[in-house]
Amino acid sequence: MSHFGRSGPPDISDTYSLLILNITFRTTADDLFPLFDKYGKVVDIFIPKDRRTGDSRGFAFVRYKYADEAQKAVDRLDGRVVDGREITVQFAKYGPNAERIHKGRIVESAPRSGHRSRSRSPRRRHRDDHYRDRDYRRSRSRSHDRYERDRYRGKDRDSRRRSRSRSASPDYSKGRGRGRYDDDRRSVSRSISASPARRSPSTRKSPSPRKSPPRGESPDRRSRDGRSPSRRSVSPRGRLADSRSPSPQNSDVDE
DNA sequence: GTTGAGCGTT
Repeated sequence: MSHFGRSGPPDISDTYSLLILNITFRTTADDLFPLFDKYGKVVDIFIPKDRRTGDSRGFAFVRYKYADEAQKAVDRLDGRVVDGREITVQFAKYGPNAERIHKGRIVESAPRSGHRSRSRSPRRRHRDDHYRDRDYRRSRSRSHDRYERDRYRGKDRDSRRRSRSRSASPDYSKGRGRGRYDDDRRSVSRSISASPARRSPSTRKSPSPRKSPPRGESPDRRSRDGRSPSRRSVSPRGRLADSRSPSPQNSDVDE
């Protein structure tokens, strides 16, 4: 019983999952098993590993048979130094429905309320850029993410209506999907030459003393991607000619 | 060989 996570998820309906964070990348289930097993009956331990390298991701899941034991382990092992690192033990949620699986079964992070301020150093959230490998897993499709996205779609509908004249364009590719590579590439070529503060819409201070007009242009629309069909955001090329006027002659006639 | 917020395998 040393190799955990080899037979897939056992009967989680009768087990309590604990999430172990802040563990070293070298800590394995075998190292946590004796530690957690001492406080209760550990049913299974699973440590997500990289599919390519197989290295630990830095956190593990410990399944207990009883909640009282799990709670005890959380209270006793939370903040424990393992392998020179302070680990963080807390109840884990199995997916977005974790809190719905069984009220009082998996979800149980209540008795610890107001006492979770251990040593969570607010370190920089930014990580090395060259380490995009880890980003892929962080970007995991979050089930509940769909919710927000759905709402976005609703708003998008409005946007789409206006730009419906020129849809299905390569521009669509941009906007979502985290243009990391694109950004990086542009950054390198423009990081020095480009002005530091010029792309941010927030820095857009009013050049005139008069206040911004409440109507006329919605800031949110410009904030979305900064591309307005009615503005000169479009490429200098006569691309609007193909959709606006079939005649190349009227390219100049804009508005 | 590095890293350090977070939530997982059949």
